[in-house]
Amino acid sequence: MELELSVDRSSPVPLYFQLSQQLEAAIEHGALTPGSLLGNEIELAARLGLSRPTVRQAIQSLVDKGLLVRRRGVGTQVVHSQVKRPLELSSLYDDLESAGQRPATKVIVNTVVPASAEVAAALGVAEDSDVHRIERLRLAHGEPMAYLCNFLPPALIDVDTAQLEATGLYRLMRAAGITLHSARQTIGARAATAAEAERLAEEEGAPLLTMQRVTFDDTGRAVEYGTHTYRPTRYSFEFQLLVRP
Amino acid sequence: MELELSVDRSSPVPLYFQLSQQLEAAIEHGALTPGSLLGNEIELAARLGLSRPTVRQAIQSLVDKGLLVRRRGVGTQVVHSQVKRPLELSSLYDDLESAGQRPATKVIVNTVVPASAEVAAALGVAEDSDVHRIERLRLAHGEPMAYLCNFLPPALIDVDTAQLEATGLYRLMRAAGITLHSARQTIGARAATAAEAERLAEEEGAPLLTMQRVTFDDTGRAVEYGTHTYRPTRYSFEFQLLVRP
DNA sequence: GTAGTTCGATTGTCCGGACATTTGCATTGA
DNA sequence: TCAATGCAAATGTCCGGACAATCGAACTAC
Repeated sequence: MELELSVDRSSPVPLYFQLSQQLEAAIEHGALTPGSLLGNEIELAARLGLSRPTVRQAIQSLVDKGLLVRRRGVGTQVVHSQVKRPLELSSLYDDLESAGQRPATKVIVNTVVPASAEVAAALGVAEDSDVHRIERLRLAHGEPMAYLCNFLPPALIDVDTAQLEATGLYRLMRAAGITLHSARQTIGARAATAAEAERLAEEEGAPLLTMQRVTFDDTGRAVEYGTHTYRPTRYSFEFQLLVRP
Repeated sequence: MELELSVDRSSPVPLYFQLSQQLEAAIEHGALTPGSLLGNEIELAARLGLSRPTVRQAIQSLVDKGLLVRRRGVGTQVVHSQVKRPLELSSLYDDLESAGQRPATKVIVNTVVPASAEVAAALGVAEDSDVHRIERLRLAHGEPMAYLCNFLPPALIDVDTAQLEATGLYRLMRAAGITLHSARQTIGARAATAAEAERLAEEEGAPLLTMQRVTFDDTGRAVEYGTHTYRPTRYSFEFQLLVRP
């Protein structure tokens, strides 16, 4: 096969990252076929003029992504399966947009309210302290798809209605310099109340998919609490899991 | 704080793993408080008689788990939040058991059938070729909780009804030498049919939580396809997500 | 022919060092 | 007082080497 790889030492991009990106592209592109061996690390390092630790670091990052599998005494193989991408902390807006669904958002509520006990507990703030409350209807192809209710701690970001309608909440937070770190999610189902059915153009009692999420930044601070309801005929959660070795 | 750490060089357990386990235990136990600095890597290495790469490998594994955060020029901090554990490729049986729910399984169907088009596509086998079909009712505290319908490729493992009732499917597969690698999951909701309602002691039309999953081993081979329905009043999916840096 | 053994190949672990980059703080200057 | 500069501290990247553990296949012995 003789895959052509090269690194640019004058680039500020780390060498291991350059290599891992080229390998990932080769896998995506099909130049590295599933099941094929990657060639041993020593030889690969010599060919590229890199040290073995650097090459290992590149390979390891792809193993973590689930694209490669290492076998001691055998070599490193490309995983062959319809593996796409592990679950990411993604926003519904981005998901829809990358799926070509042309999302639209209608902001229903954008105000400041005192925190209820539930919200206060989730965000780690005092009860009755001020929090932002945002309610949005998310549409795809003009059809209602989900009703999103979010709470944000005060003084975190400017929640501008126009911006909220043009993009997703996560993108706004990232743009405000917040580095998202982790989130705790709960996915369930229940029957729609009359009010919920009205908002989503469903019948009362129709099954709804629900998701609650608390998102934390890298200091451990809760930056968002959300309660979402989805129309199960229009939306489902789909993701990839990796086994921790 | 002066955390006491030590490694046993005569142990076959890798040094970096010994260290990461001790650090994780210290975090879990509270000896390392959230937000506290971990002390610089150089000094830590010197104190333990290890090299810096080894210490870094230990720390990195905890960063990957979401327990620590590194900041260049600052140090390594313990994440303070109710972070428990990222989503794992776990079995419902194990989940229930570790939650102290005393799971029980009733095998309804355990037979070999020709693969339908849907099953054949999911498992990557020829249509109408033989596959195992397993249907189980999963109970907790004597109450029905989920109805599990699984398909396995032929000649993969012995599917013994008695074993299926005593443990989970994943545990059986692991015991048969299969190394699980990844899975593709879809979670949705829909109204219960009359037959489904009967099996789960629900009303017809009641909302059900559904999950479909295809599991792959490390060679990329599909080893299981499952279609599960859960009672949303009894069960919901709860998990932790990490942002990929 | 079959089972057990040896051996080469490959990844896993670990070391010690070097320099670059980023951050936060103290110092300095206007 | 406030902003710019410089410095120390810490992690990020990279090197070259050494030995151990494991797998698969060829080989040998029965």
